[in-house]
This record gives sequence, structure tokens and C-alpha cells, in this order.
Amino acid sequence: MLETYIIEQLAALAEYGTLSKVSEVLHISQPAISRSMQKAEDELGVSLFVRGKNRIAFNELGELAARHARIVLSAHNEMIRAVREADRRRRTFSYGAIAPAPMWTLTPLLSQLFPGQTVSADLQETEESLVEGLNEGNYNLIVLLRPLAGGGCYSRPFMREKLSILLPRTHRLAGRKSIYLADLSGEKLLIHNKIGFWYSICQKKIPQAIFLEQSELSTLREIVNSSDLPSFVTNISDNPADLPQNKVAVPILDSEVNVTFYCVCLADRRREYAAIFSALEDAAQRM
Amino acid sequence: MLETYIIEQLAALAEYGTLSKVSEVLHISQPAISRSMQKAEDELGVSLFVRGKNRIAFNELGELAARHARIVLSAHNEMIRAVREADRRRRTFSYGAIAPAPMWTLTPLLSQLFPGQTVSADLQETEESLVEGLNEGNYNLIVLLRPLAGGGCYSRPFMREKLSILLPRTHRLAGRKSIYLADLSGEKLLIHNKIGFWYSICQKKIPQAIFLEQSELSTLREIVNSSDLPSFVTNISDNPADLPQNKVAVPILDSEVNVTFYCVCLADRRREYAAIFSALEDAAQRM
DNA sequence: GTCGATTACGTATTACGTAACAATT
DNA sequence: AATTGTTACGTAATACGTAATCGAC
Repeated sequence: MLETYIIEQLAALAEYGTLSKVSEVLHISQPAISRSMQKAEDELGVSLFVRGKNRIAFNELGELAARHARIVLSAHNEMIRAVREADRRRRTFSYGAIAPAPMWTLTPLLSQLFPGQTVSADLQETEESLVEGLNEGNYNLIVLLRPLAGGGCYSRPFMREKLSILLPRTHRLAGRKSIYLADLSGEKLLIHNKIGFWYSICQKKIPQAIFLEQSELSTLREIVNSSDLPSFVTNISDNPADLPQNKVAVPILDSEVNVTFYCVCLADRRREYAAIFSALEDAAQRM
Repeated sequence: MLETYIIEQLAALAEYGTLSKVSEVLHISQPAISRSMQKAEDELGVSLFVRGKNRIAFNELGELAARHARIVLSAHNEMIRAVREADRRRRTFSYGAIAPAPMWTLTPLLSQLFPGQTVSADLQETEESLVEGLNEGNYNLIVLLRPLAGGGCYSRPFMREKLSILLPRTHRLAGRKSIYLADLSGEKLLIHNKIGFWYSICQKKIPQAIFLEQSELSTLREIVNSSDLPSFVTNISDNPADLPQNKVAVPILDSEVNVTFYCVCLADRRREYAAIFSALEDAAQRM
């Protein structure tokens, strides 16, 4: 029986050509490699090399053995990779979402429901990548803007989010009861760039607007508070009572920015995740 | 890195269920197996088992690891098998023949031409199995009754063999210059049963004959010499001068039993085996 | 009481590195 | 002189078996 370390060294010799090169790549002394190759021949009961006084090279059988060594090694590495990967998945609850708001509710909830597991949240801009991740097992759960029909999935609504524009009371639109995104044409707007699907919607529907992007949320808040530029708020991200005195939030009526989020999991996980859905139910009722 | 012996024991545990069973199957002590499994977990950095006080069972990750262990082991065994098989092929010259006569010439010749190699001869009754064996690499060379067209093969005739019937001078057919197999209808015939294609030809073409079979050639000769039953001789197997005084050899005219043998090898071996073919040429001229 | 698994411990194996050597470039 | 491979030798790692322990059937 050939031990793995010998097979590894055999494959390395095929790759690097000389024992000395193998020894420095694998951080093993040169004589050790030499002995390993002798042992390989001994265990196989076969000559694998043509040896000069200071040269070693594969013969035909050696080439064959080296090709097989690569195969064995790749199966070996795949074994280790697969087991570790399965373990990682077993101990992390990973979900993806189309927007940040649901994550503020979901992450704490999941941490509470699965105390042993790490909760990993992933913000994506497109629903396709989320659905793909769900089907490939990369996500235990995903949050979309619509229920996912068929495909062995189970969907459930759990949260509504409505976008408003935060305007200084002196702004030309501050008196409006409501507006459309199109009304903001030409404005300079402060915007967070890690907001999932919102970002592309706003880019698309506000003609000639200038977006002043900021990736740090706390920094963005400071800038919002200290400037007169319009920015976005939602019913979830911002409590109406906490808004600055000198500003007013005007609801935006476009249907694209008044959304319901849906939790989606694979159908065969529905039972396992029942606790999540009932907890979301409770949370929705308190909202 | 998981050493092979650990992977082997892991796979064995999946197969036999308990450490003690594995220990007796692999002839290793029970504590050794226990430690190996702990080491497997340690190296993978993952828990593979659910342990009771005197019970061990795979968990989900363990099942996965065991499945992969089987894969790794089969690649490992295939490596050893392939190398040893290639070595065996490298050191044996193996050929197959449709009849025994060519082997009497070929085997000594090949032993002489390839002194380092063992010559292995294989008698087959059908040409199909020979051609298949040639194409699969089981035979370096085969001997057929016809040249093999196409298929990347090279064919060369090297020997004729003609069948006669050996009759006591008192036999009703002993005076004939020649006969056909059909003339032997109803006879009791002594026959060797390891004669390749001859056997099925005779069975087929002599109606109502009774074949007294004998597998030992020397025994057959004795019986032939001490009885009055007809038997077969050929120009190759039997020198006319050595025939018993009280018997006569009558040629058989059926074309199926007056044959030319052809040596066939794969076309890309033609150069390598050139020495064989030229030696056969010489032998044929001396014949 | 037997069977199955683990721990403890001493032993034997063995894989390793260092050093020395031989031969090629 | 620098590089490459092998042999010799002492050491350190480690895989092993035996014995003992602890529970479960």
C-alpha cells in the first residue's frame, strides 16, 4: 500500500523533474525524497526510474505511475475539500438578500434561532444570482421582492418597505404630499451604494440626477445631517420621530420602491426552517 | 494530509460498521483503529462520528468522508493495478493462436528473439476472441487462418498445415489416395481436444462420427499406437517417416483442413516485430 | 459475562535530517 | 565550484500492541 506522502512526492517529481526541486517545494530534505521513490518502487515491486549516477528520470512505468498519482491526489484533495466544505456549510447559516433592510431583522433573528451557527448575510443586486445561490446550496435562505413560484421552493412575505425622499424644508418639493422619482430629475442626491436593488432602480428612474455615493453608512448619516442635499429614507431604516427637525420626508409613489420582501427557501427545508417563518410572522405583526 | 492507511480504515468502517470488525478484517488491533479514526477527525479538523460509550457511528460528515474514502481507495488500487499490469505486459510476450501447430514454431522463436521476456501462448477456438485480444492489448501477436484486412493491423502468412487421416492398413479407406471428411462418417476417431479450430471443423463435417477425446497429447500417442482406430496427423505435427509401420496417412481434401496460418500484429508494432517476421520467412523457406 | 470503544503506556517501526560521498555540469 | 542523487547513521515522530477501564447489551 502506497502512503499518501509517497504519492504526493511522486506527483511532485513528475511536475518538477528533479528530487532537489521537489525537496525545496515540499520542504523535505533531498535524501527523504530519494528514499520515498525507492520505497515506491519497492512497494509496487516494479522499477519506475532510470537512474544515472546523479540523475533520475521516469521510465515508461514511472510515467504511468505519476499520471495515476495525480489522479489519486486529486481524489484525495477533493475528499478533504468536500468534507471541510460540508462542515463549513453545516455550521454557518448563509442567506442572501436583495436589499439591506431585511438583513437588519433576519440576522439577529437567525443568530437567536440557531445559536451554534454563524450567520452569514450576503447582499446581491439581482434576484437571479440569489436564486442560483439558493439552488446551488450556497444560501440556506434568500430574500426577494416576489414569491418564487415552482422549482421546489417555498416563499413567504414578511416585510414591506416604502421609500421616501428626505428634503430640507426649504426645498422646492418639500411641501408635496408625495412625489415620483421622475420629479427628482436633475437633483444632487446623497446615496448609499450598498443598498441592493434600490441602487439600480434609482439610477434608472431619475433622469440626469447626480448621485453622491458613500459606502460608509455612518459617514453618510453625518453628511446628510450637515448638508441640505436630498437623501433617501425608508419606513424601516429610519424612525419618523428621529428625522432632523429641519427636514421632511416625502413619500415616493413609484411602485418599484414600495416593495414587499419575501423569504424563500428550498421546499424540503420548509419544515426545518418553520421556526424562522413563524418568528417572521410575529415580527410582521408587531410592525 | 490523510495517509492511505487511515483512508483504508475509514472505508472499512463504513463497510463493516464496528471498529472491532474492522480490526479483525484488517488484522490490526482495535485501539489502533480507534486512534486512526481520531486522527482522521483531527487532520480534517472536523467531527466525523457520534460516539456512545461503547458505540461509534458516522455522522453526516462521516458518511460523506467515507464515500470519498472509497473513491480515493479505488483510485489508489487502480494505480497499483495499472502499474503492475503494465509491468507484467512489458516483461511477457503474449500471443494467441487458432491452432497448436504454429505455437511449436513461434514459442521457441520468440523466446530466442526476446530473451528477457516470458513468452505466453494462448490457444483459442475462434478468430473473434483472438482479434479482440489483439485490439485490447492482451496479445502482442495473433495467428489466424486469414490475413486481417484494415483495422490498423499488419498480416503475414508463414506456414501451411495439411490434415491427413491415419488409418490401419486394414482399414476400408486405407487404399485411397485421398478422402474427404464426409467419407469418415460413422467412424470411431481418436482426437486431441486441444487443437483450436480443428476441433469444431471435425465435429461439424464428419456426420455420425464418434470422437474419442483425449487431452493429454502423450497419452493420445500411446493409444493411437496401440489401437486400430483412425486418428489425425498433419504435415507439421508428424514427420511421415515416424509413422507406425502398420498404418498409412491418407490426405484429406476438404479446404477447411488445408490451411495457411497468418501472423497478425497491430500496424504500429510492425517495426518493433520486424525480427519476428523475417525469422518466420527464413523458417518457411527451410520448410 | 461478553462485546465494543477508549485511554494509558511502553515498544518497535519508520520517516526524517545531517553529514559524507560520488558523479556530472 | 555548484548541482544532483545516493548511502550511512542517529534521532524524533508515530503507529502499533498489550493491558486496563468503562458501559452497553
